[in-house]
Amino acid sequence: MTEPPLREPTFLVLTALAAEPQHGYAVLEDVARMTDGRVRLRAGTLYAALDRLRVDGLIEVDREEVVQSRLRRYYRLTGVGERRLAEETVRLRSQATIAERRLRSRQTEIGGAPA
Amino acid sequence: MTEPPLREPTFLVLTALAAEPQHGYAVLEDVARMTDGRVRLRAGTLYAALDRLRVDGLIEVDREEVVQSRLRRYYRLTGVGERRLAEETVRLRSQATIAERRLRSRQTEIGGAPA
DNA sequence: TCCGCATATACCTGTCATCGGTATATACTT
DNA sequence: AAGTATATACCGATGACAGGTATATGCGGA
Repeated sequence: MTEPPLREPTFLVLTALAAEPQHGYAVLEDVARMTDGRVRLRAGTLYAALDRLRVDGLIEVDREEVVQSRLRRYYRLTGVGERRLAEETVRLRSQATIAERRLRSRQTEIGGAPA
Repeated sequence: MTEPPLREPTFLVLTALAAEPQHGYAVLEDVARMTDGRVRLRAGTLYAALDRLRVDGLIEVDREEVVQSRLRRYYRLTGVGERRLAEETVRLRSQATIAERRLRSRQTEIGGAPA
């Protein structure tokens, strides 16, 4: 059996960690920036996703810092996580391509009745 | 509040109906073909998705046929469904682009330690 | 002839990621 | 003193999907 597809929040968390290690809260802001504010991760969603991705071996703890008495736990992609994200990216792109082709072919229909 | 993203099976059902109306079982086969056999929709998933999409106004019943004593219910995209699929396509593509850019920037890292 | 498979729709139960909210604690701002 | 930003963590409810079953017909193989 193949892995189920990553859902949007999880995909975006992985993407946030792709360039460089980040701590949880920074991921939260990064995802919001990446999506032009469209996706605002819930705290519950974020930390649950981080735990799950860590247990699944897609990310791992990079280091921990204490800034202004507050803990920052940095995560980084593992090799497995990097490959997984690359695969997902291919999947997204290919599905977008298929859908676009079909939507275009639709416009060419003769006598196409408006739905 | 914005609509939640379409999940993979639902997106693929919409895509299957984008070019031309199809009945449920044909969608099943079409999705399998589209994804090179990777996604095999469960009957429960398919018909639940068709019901949901119809209730939400993204698809509608095109016509019904009886072939070899078996009912075939054809569905087609509505205008709303067409727009929605086009939006989702843009989203998929942009997320794929962001992720790819980050994955590439990673390879350029100096002294990049293998994860 | 009987079994299994393809076709076709429909329902039901369980799982699990996500949503929305809350808790806890510190620091900065008004 | 109150509110906001930072930062992690837990909890209950929701809802899409997986997996399976039910129902019915037609076809091909053993």
